[in-house]
Amino acid sequence: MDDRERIVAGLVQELRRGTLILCVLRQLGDNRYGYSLVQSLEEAGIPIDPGTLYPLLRRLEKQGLLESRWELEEARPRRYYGLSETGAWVLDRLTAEWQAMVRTIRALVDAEPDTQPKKEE
Amino acid sequence: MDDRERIVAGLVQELRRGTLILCVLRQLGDNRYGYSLVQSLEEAGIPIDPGTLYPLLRRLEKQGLLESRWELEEARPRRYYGLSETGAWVLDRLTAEWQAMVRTIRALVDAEPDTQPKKEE
DNA sequence: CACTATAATGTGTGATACACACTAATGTCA
DNA sequence: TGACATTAGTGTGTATCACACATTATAGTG
Repeated sequence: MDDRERIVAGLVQELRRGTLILCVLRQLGDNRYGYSLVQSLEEAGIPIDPGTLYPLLRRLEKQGLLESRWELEEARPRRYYGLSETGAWVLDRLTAEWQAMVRTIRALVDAEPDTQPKKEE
Repeated sequence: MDDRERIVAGLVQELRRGTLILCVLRQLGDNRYGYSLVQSLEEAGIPIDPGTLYPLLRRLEKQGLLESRWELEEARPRRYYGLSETGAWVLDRLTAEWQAMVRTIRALVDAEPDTQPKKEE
Protein backbone atom coordinates (compact mmCIF):
# COMPACT_ATOMS: atom_id res chain seq x y z
CA MET A 1 0.00 0.00 0.00
CA ASP A 2 2.92 2.25 0.70
CA ASP A 3 4.25 4.19 -2.24
CA ARG A 4 7.79 3.25 -1.37
CA GLU A 5 6.87 -0.40 -1.13
CA ARG A 6 5.45 -0.24 -4.61
CA ILE A 7 8.66 1.26 -5.91
CA VAL A 8 10.73 -1.44 -4.25
CA ALA A 9 8.45 -4.11 -5.67
CA GLY A 10 8.98 -2.74 -9.16
CA LEU A 11 12.73 -2.59 -8.75
CA VAL A 12 12.87 -6.10 -7.37
CA GLN A 13 10.91 -7.32 -10.36
CA GLU A 14 13.46 -5.58 -12.53
CA LEU A 15 16.22 -7.34 -10.61
CA ARG A 16 14.65 -10.74 -11.16
CA ARG A 17 14.56 -10.06 -14.84
CA GLY A 18 17.15 -12.08 -16.65
CA THR A 19 17.93 -14.26 -13.67
CA LEU A 20 14.88 -16.30 -14.55
CA ILE A 21 16.64 -17.62 -17.62
CA LEU A 22 19.65 -18.61 -15.58
CA CYS A 23 17.42 -20.48 -13.14
CA VAL A 24 15.40 -22.18 -15.83
CA LEU A 25 18.46 -23.30 -17.76
CA ARG A 26 19.94 -24.61 -14.57
CA GLN A 27 16.85 -26.61 -13.68
CA LEU A 28 16.80 -28.14 -17.12
CA GLY A 29 19.92 -30.13 -16.40
CA ASP A 30 17.66 -33.13 -16.37
CA ASN A 31 14.61 -33.17 -18.55
CA ARG A 32 11.55 -31.41 -17.30
CA TYR A 33 8.20 -30.24 -18.48
CA GLY A 34 6.88 -26.77 -18.00
CA TYR A 35 4.46 -27.33 -15.20
CA SER A 36 7.03 -29.17 -13.11
CA LEU A 37 9.40 -26.24 -13.53
CA VAL A 38 6.78 -23.86 -12.24
CA GLN A 39 6.46 -26.00 -9.14
CA SER A 40 10.11 -26.69 -8.46
CA LEU A 41 11.08 -23.06 -8.96
CA GLU A 42 8.28 -22.05 -6.65
CA GLU A 43 9.67 -24.39 -4.02
CA ALA A 44 13.12 -22.95 -4.55
CA GLY A 45 11.79 -19.50 -3.77
CA ILE A 46 11.48 -18.31 -7.35
CA PRO A 47 7.82 -18.08 -8.23
CA ILE A 48 7.20 -17.81 -11.94
CA ASP A 49 3.91 -17.35 -13.71
CA PRO A 50 3.13 -20.01 -16.31
CA GLY A 51 2.36 -17.19 -18.70
CA THR A 52 5.95 -16.09 -18.22
CA LEU A 53 7.56 -19.51 -18.37
CA TYR A 54 5.99 -20.97 -21.49
CA PRO A 55 6.91 -18.13 -23.82
CA LEU A 56 10.35 -18.19 -22.24
CA LEU A 57 10.79 -21.86 -23.05
CA ARG A 58 9.68 -21.33 -26.62
CA ARG A 59 12.09 -18.44 -26.94
CA LEU A 60 14.99 -20.46 -25.61
CA GLU A 61 14.15 -23.32 -27.92
CA LYS A 62 14.03 -21.04 -30.92
CA GLN A 63 17.48 -19.79 -29.95
CA GLY A 64 18.67 -23.37 -29.92
CA LEU A 65 19.42 -23.65 -26.22
CA LEU A 66 16.66 -26.16 -25.58
CA GLU A 67 15.23 -29.20 -27.26
CA SER A 68 11.76 -30.45 -26.62
CA ARG A 69 9.56 -33.38 -27.45
CA TRP A 70 6.02 -34.38 -26.65
CA GLU A 71 5.61 -37.30 -24.34
CA LEU A 72 2.23 -38.85 -25.00
CA GLU A 73 2.65 -42.17 -23.25
CA GLU A 74 2.03 -40.86 -19.77
CA ALA A 75 -1.27 -40.07 -18.09
CA ARG A 76 -1.28 -36.62 -19.65
CA PRO A 77 0.56 -35.36 -22.67
CA ARG A 78 3.54 -33.34 -21.59
CA ARG A 79 6.20 -31.47 -23.43
CA TYR A 80 9.62 -32.31 -22.07
CA TYR A 81 12.49 -29.89 -22.42
CA GLY A 82 16.18 -30.54 -22.17
CA LEU A 83 19.37 -28.56 -22.63
CA SER A 84 20.97 -28.77 -26.02
CA GLU A 85 24.72 -28.85 -26.34
CA THR A 86 24.66 -25.15 -27.09
CA GLY A 87 22.39 -24.63 -24.12
CA ALA A 88 24.83 -26.34 -21.78
CA TRP A 89 27.64 -24.20 -23.10
CA VAL A 90 25.63 -21.03 -22.72
CA LEU A 91 24.62 -22.02 -19.20
CA ASP A 92 28.26 -22.40 -18.24
CA ARG A 93 29.17 -19.02 -19.63
CA LEU A 94 26.11 -17.35 -18.17
CA THR A 95 26.80 -18.80 -14.75
CA ALA A 96 30.35 -17.47 -14.84
CA GLU A 97 29.12 -14.04 -15.91
CA TRP A 98 26.54 -14.06 -13.16
CA GLN A 99 29.10 -14.85 -10.51
CA ALA A 100 31.41 -12.15 -11.81
CA MET A 101 28.54 -9.69 -11.67
CA VAL A 102 27.70 -10.66 -8.12
CA ARG A 103 31.31 -10.07 -7.10
CA THR A 104 31.41 -6.71 -8.83
CA ILE A 105 28.26 -5.52 -7.16
CA ARG A 106 29.31 -6.87 -3.80
CA ALA A 107 32.44 -4.77 -4.08
CA LEU A 108 30.28 -1.71 -4.66
CA VAL A 109 27.74 -2.47 -1.98
CA ASP A 110 30.26 -3.44 0.65
CA ALA A 111 32.29 -0.30 0.05
CA GLU A 112 31.99 2.25 2.80
CA PRO A 113 29.64 4.89 1.52
CA ASP A 114 30.70 7.48 4.07
CA THR A 115 34.38 7.83 3.38
CA GLN A 116 33.69 11.44 2.51
CA PRO A 117 30.87 11.97 4.94
CA LYS A 118 29.67 15.38 3.88
CA LYS A 119 30.19 18.14 1.46
CA GLU A 120 29.03 21.68 1.63
CA GLU A 121 25.25 21.93 1.40
CA MET B 1 31.14 -13.32 -34.08
CA ASP B 2 29.99 -16.62 -32.71
CA ASP B 3 26.26 -17.13 -32.56
CA ARG B 4 26.50 -18.50 -29.07
CA GLU B 5 28.58 -15.56 -27.93
CA ARG B 6 25.89 -13.24 -29.18
CA ILE B 7 23.27 -15.11 -27.22
CA VAL B 8 25.34 -14.96 -24.07
CA ALA B 9 25.90 -11.25 -24.58
CA GLY B 10 22.17 -10.69 -24.80
CA LEU B 11 21.48 -12.73 -21.70
CA VAL B 12 24.20 -10.95 -19.75
CA GLN B 13 22.70 -7.65 -20.73
CA GLU B 14 19.39 -8.92 -19.44
CA LEU B 15 21.12 -9.92 -16.20
CA ARG B 16 22.56 -6.46 -15.74
CA ARG B 17 19.12 -4.98 -16.07
CA GLY B 18 17.84 -3.75 -12.78
CA THR B 19 21.19 -4.03 -11.07
CA LEU B 20 22.10 -0.71 -12.66
CA ILE B 21 19.66 1.07 -10.39
CA LEU B 22 21.08 -0.64 -7.35
CA CYS B 23 24.59 0.45 -8.33
CA VAL B 24 23.57 3.99 -9.15
CA LEU B 25 21.67 4.45 -5.91
CA ARG B 26 24.60 3.05 -4.03
CA GLN B 27 27.06 5.42 -5.66
CA LEU B 28 24.85 8.37 -4.84
CA GLY B 29 25.57 8.02 -1.16
CA ASP B 30 27.50 11.22 -1.56
CA ASN B 31 26.44 13.75 -4.14
CA ARG B 32 27.49 13.19 -7.68
CA TYR B 33 26.81 14.48 -11.12
CA GLY B 34 25.91 12.29 -14.05
CA TYR B 35 29.16 12.22 -15.90
CA SER B 36 31.15 11.37 -12.80
CA LEU B 37 28.87 8.40 -12.26
CA VAL B 38 29.54 7.19 -15.76
CA GLN B 39 33.24 7.28 -15.00
CA SER B 40 33.22 5.75 -11.52
CA LEU B 41 30.89 2.95 -12.56
CA GLU B 42 33.12 2.28 -15.54
CA GLU B 43 36.09 1.98 -13.19
CA ALA B 44 34.11 -0.32 -10.95
CA GLY B 45 33.53 -2.65 -13.91
CA ILE B 46 30.02 -1.49 -14.70
CA PRO B 47 30.07 0.44 -17.95
CA ILE B 48 26.94 2.44 -18.54
CA ASP B 49 26.04 4.49 -21.56
CA PRO B 50 25.29 8.15 -20.78
CA GLY B 51 22.14 7.73 -22.84
CA THR B 52 21.10 5.10 -20.35
CA LEU B 53 22.15 6.90 -17.22
CA TYR B 54 20.59 10.31 -17.74
CA PRO B 55 17.06 9.08 -18.35
CA LEU B 56 17.55 6.75 -15.40
CA LEU B 57 18.45 9.63 -13.12
CA ARG B 58 15.47 11.65 -14.25
CA ARG B 59 13.23 8.65 -13.69
CA LEU B 60 14.55 8.08 -10.20
CA GLU B 61 14.12 11.73 -9.39
CA LYS B 62 10.56 11.71 -10.63
CA GLN B 63 9.91 8.74 -8.34
CA GLY B 64 11.26 10.76 -5.47
CA LEU B 65 14.36 8.69 -4.77
CA LEU B 66 16.75 11.42 -5.84
CA GLU B 67 17.08 15.13 -5.46
CA SER B 68 19.08 17.28 -7.81
CA ARG B 69 20.25 20.81 -8.18
CA TRP B 70 22.29 22.71 -10.70
CA GLU B 71 25.70 23.80 -9.57
CA LEU B 72 26.69 26.83 -11.59
CA GLU B 73 29.63 28.06 -9.59
CA GLU B 74 32.12 25.60 -11.00
CA ALA B 75 33.92 25.66 -14.32
CA ARG B 76 30.97 24.00 -16.01
CA PRO B 77 27.43 23.86 -14.89
CA ARG B 78 26.74 20.46 -13.48
CA ARG B 79 23.65 18.86 -12.13
CA TYR B 80 24.32 17.21 -8.79
CA TYR B 81 22.20 14.35 -7.57
CA GLY B 82 21.79 13.01 -4.07
CA LEU B 83 19.69 10.39 -2.34
CA SER B 84 16.48 11.59 -0.80
CA GLU B 85 15.27 10.12 2.45
CA THR B 86 12.97 7.85 0.50
CA GLY B 87 15.86 6.95 -1.76
CA ALA B 88 17.99 5.86 1.15
CA TRP B 89 15.16 3.75 2.48
CA VAL B 90 14.56 2.16 -0.90
CA LEU B 91 18.27 1.49 -1.30
CA ASP B 92 18.33 -0.39 1.98
CA ARG B 93 15.37 -2.50 1.03
CA LEU B 94 16.64 -3.12 -2.46
CA THR B 95 20.05 -4.15 -1.18
CA ALA B 96 18.46 -6.67 1.16
CA GLU B 97 16.30 -8.06 -1.63
CA TRP B 98 19.31 -8.32 -3.88
CA GLN B 99 21.28 -10.27 -1.33
CA ALA B 100 18.37 -12.59 -0.72
CA MET B 101 18.11 -13.17 -4.44
CA VAL B 102 21.79 -13.93 -4.72
CA ARG B 103 21.49 -16.50 -1.97
CA THR B 104 18.47 -18.11 -3.59
CA ILE B 105 20.18 -18.41 -6.92
CA ARG B 106 23.39 -19.64 -5.39
CA ALA B 107 21.41 -22.45 -3.79
CA LEU B 108 20.10 -23.39 -7.23
CA VAL B 109 23.39 -23.07 -9.05
CA ASP B 110 25.45 -24.84 -6.45
CA ALA B 111 23.03 -27.75 -6.31
CA GLU B 112 24.39 -30.87 -7.94
CA PRO B 113 22.62 -31.19 -11.25
CA ASP B 114 23.44 -34.88 -11.58
CA THR B 115 21.89 -36.30 -8.45
CA GLN B 116 19.60 -38.29 -10.72
CA PRO B 117 22.07 -38.75 -13.52
CA LYS B 118 19.76 -40.32 -16.06
CA LYS B 119 16.25 -41.26 -16.69
CA GLU B 120 14.97 -43.85 -19.10
CA GLU B 121 15.31 -42.63 -22.66
C1' DC C 1 -23.94 -38.29 -15.52
C1' DA C 2 -23.06 -33.40 -14.76
C1' DC C 3 -19.80 -30.41 -12.36
C1' DT C 4 -15.70 -28.96 -10.61
C1' DA C 5 -10.88 -28.94 -9.48
C1' DT C 6 -6.50 -29.37 -11.17
C1' DA C 7 -2.89 -30.64 -14.46
C1' DA C 8 -0.81 -28.88 -18.40
C1' DT C 9 0.07 -25.90 -22.29
C1' DG C 10 -0.52 -22.13 -24.50
C1' DT C 11 -1.82 -16.80 -26.53
C1' DG C 12 -2.39 -11.68 -26.47
C1' DT C 13 -1.71 -7.27 -24.58
C1' DG C 14 0.31 -3.59 -22.13
C1' DA C 15 3.79 -1.42 -19.21
C1' DT C 16 8.48 -0.59 -18.58
C1' DA C 17 13.17 -0.08 -19.28
C1' DC C 18 17.32 -0.51 -21.52
C1' DA C 19 20.59 0.29 -25.47
C1' DC C 20 21.85 3.02 -29.15
C1' DA C 21 22.09 6.83 -32.05
C1' DC C 22 21.70 11.41 -32.05
C1' DT C 23 21.88 16.57 -30.69
C1' DA C 24 24.08 20.34 -28.41
C1' DA C 25 26.87 23.20 -25.73
C1' DT C 26 31.09 24.44 -23.36
C1' DG C 27 35.89 24.11 -21.84
C1' DT C 28 40.92 22.64 -22.68
C1' DC C 29 44.96 22.00 -24.84
C1' DA C 30 48.02 21.48 -28.79
C1' DT D 1 41.90 27.38 -34.71
C1' DG D 2 40.76 22.84 -34.46
C1' DA D 3 40.29 18.51 -32.09
C1' DC D 4 38.83 16.30 -28.19
C1' DA D 5 36.79 15.67 -23.62
C1' DT D 6 33.14 17.08 -20.69
C1' DT D 7 28.36 17.40 -19.55
C1' DA D 8 23.59 17.01 -20.36
C1' DG D 9 19.88 15.66 -22.75
C1' DT D 10 16.04 13.38 -26.36
C1' DG D 11 13.82 9.88 -29.26
C1' DT D 12 13.14 5.40 -31.05
C1' DG D 13 13.18 0.48 -31.33
C1' DT D 14 13.14 -3.79 -29.15
C1' DA D 15 12.66 -7.26 -25.71
C1' DT D 16 10.90 -9.05 -21.54
C1' DC D 17 7.94 -9.80 -18.01
C1' DA D 18 3.34 -9.89 -15.59
C1' DC D 19 -1.35 -10.61 -15.99
C1' DA D 20 -5.51 -12.07 -17.86
C1' DC D 21 -7.49 -15.15 -20.70
C1' DA D 22 -8.17 -19.53 -23.42
C1' DT D 23 -7.92 -24.61 -24.15
C1' DT D 24 -7.73 -29.55 -23.47
C1' DA D 25 -7.70 -33.63 -20.52
C1' DT D 26 -8.05 -36.29 -16.30
C1' DA D 27 -9.77 -37.40 -11.78
C1' DG D 28 -12.98 -36.95 -8.28
C1' DT D 29 -17.64 -35.94 -6.10
C1' DG D 30 -22.51 -35.80 -5.50
